[in-house]
Order: sequence, then C-alpha cells, then structure tokens
Amino acid sequence: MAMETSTRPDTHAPSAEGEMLVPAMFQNLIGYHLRVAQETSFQAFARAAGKADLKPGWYSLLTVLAERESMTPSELSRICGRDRSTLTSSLKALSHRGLIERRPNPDDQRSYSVRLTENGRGMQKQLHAIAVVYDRRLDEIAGKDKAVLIAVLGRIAATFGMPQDC
Amino acid sequence: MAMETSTRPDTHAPSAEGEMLVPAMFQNLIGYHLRVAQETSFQAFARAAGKADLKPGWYSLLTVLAERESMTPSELSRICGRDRSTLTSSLKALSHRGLIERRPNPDDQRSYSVRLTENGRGMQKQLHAIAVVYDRRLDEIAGKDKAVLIAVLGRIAATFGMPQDC
DNA sequence: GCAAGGTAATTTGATATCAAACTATCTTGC
DNA sequence: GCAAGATAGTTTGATATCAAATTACCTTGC
Repeated sequence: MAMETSTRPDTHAPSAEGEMLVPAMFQNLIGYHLRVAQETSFQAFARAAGKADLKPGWYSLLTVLAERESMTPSELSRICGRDRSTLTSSLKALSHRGLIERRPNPDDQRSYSVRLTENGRGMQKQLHAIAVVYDRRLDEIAGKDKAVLIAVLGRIAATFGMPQDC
Repeated sequence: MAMETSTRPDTHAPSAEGEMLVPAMFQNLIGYHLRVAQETSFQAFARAAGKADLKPGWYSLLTVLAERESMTPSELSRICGRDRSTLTSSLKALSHRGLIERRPNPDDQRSYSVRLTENGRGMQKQLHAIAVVYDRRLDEIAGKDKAVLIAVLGRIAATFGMPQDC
C-alpha cells in the first residue's frame, strides 16, 4: 500500500492489530485524515508534556503571552481561537499557579491585562522545547513536502476560520 | 513567499482584525498549523450538522458501523480511536435514540454487539452528505496538492498513532 | 445627562474526552 | 476443577470546550 513505513518493519511488533484501518467511506476525505493526524500527533505531545507535569493546554496561551508585554483575556481569546469563557478558567489556573499576573486596566474597570511572570516564562520555555522536539518529527515526516503542507493548512485555516457565517 | 493565494485578494474585506495572526513562535511549527486547520474546518462541519440537529460527534461512529454488519464497543473504540469509556455514553445515547441496537453475544456474557438501525443508517447518510460538502471545499483548497496532503497526513497518523510508547 | 445598547469578563449548563477504579466474566496453568 | 490473571464494559472523577445567561461597566444619541 505504498507509504513505506521506513523504520523497523519487524522489531517490537509494530503491525499487530490496532493500526486503525481507515474506513472506506473516509478514505478520500481530507477532513478525516486531518483529524486523525492532528489528534494522534497532539496526543503524543500532550503525553510527553504531561509526563513532565506540564499542562499541554497551557502551551499556546503562555506562548502567545510570551510575545507581548500584556494582553486582555478577550485578545487572548481571539488569538488562541478559544471562547472567552474557556479562558476564564484557564487564566484562573495560570494565575493561581503564579504563571501569569493580572493587573487592572485603569481606563476600563471591566477589563484587566495579563502578563507572564518569570515562572510562566520558564514553563513556556519548557513546553516549547517539548513541542519543538515533536515538531522535528513532523518535519521529518513531511520532508520535502513541508512547505506545501503548511501552505495548504494555512489556506484551510484562513477559509474556515472566518468569524461565523462564511 | 510562494503560495499563490490565488482567490480574491480584495473582495469582502478578508484581512480585517480577527484573522488570528500566527504567533511568531508557531510560524514554523507544523503541529500548530495542523491543529488550527483541523479545528476550524471541523467546527465548520459541526456547525452545519448542528444546525440540522445532527450530532457531529456521532458521524464517525455511525459511519464505521455502516460498513460492518455489527461490532463490539471495543472494536469500535479501537477503530475510532476513542477510549472505551467514552463509547459507553455515546452508545447509550445512540441506542436511546434508536439509531443503533445492541444484542448480546451468546459466546461471551461480558460483551455485546451493536448494529445500525434503519434510522441510524438514515442519520449516517445525512451526516455524510454534510461532511462531503465540507470536504469538497477542502478539496478545492488543497487543489493539486490533495494527494500529497493525504499522504503526509497518513504518515503522521501512522507514526504517532502507534499503541503507546513510540 | 441619561437612557439604550454594546462590551468585558464570569457563571452556569451541556458535551466530549481520558484515565483509573470497579464488576462480571472468561481463559489458563496446573 | 479451580485459583490467578486477562478482558469487556461501566462508573467515577478530572479537564477542556462552547453557548447562553448574567453582571458590571462603557459609549452613544439625543
């Protein structure tokens, strides 16, 4: 079936049973392959991070914060593509653990801004290191097709990532 | 930067604000683009399905069942890549709504098999129709790169989708 | 200046998910 | 046969997510 698995075709029983044979109806659906690839690779990252007692879900939050002096929850929500109500609890946890700090916005009593603490920056760096390791494997897998892959994925995100309707 | 966006560079204000500008640190990470592309495109499908009062999460379950006379929950779990405990509640809901039926396995009292009912088959067809519509847009976006895309995604899934360790 | 409507964050409620503990049953070794 | 261990499914507990409702504050039109 083409697709040379390349690495060790016989050690530690890699074939076996579980390999998740693709249902025929999904065979030709990009969405299916996209989903499976994303889920499996993210779970690998999450397992590695979890083993080091790091919360994989915090990675993007911390990273986005690492690139800006400070942001409001709503800005973070837009950039990370998570609902504001989701961020409420994440930010509560991050702040509880001293990874971020909040400070009131003097111009708007409803709002506040968050920024990384030193600890938060440290955790971001650790998570980023793990992410980079996993992404190197993705690089190898993509090989010469990396640029095409990223371009296509970018177009998908741009097309479907619009506000609501279309 | 190569990657001719091709389609309408100016109509209906595509730039605007919300476009989720990619954080610099993620720019070169395949995993990031993979995640965003998957999430946005799946959400589009889920919204469309939800509007028709169909549960998008049931799609893969029903589709897998549509291709086999019957299966046990454990087999479904392996094929769909969901934990067995997750399936317990899904199957309860599906069966509650008359979309599947369970029948005891005479050879093993612990187990049972599930199969689609006529209604279940109908719902699968409706969901599949919606999925196909969305996938046609993915096809357009991928264009000539579709084969490469699917191949790379397949390799990613195969690499990371192994049992546990490596 | 004040009422009407908009916006920021939170709370609440629903769903999906996994992992670990549990129950019931089956299989194996002896 | 029967005890020990494996397996099928479920339950329980934790987390992540969204959507809708809520509260507090801001902005605008007049």
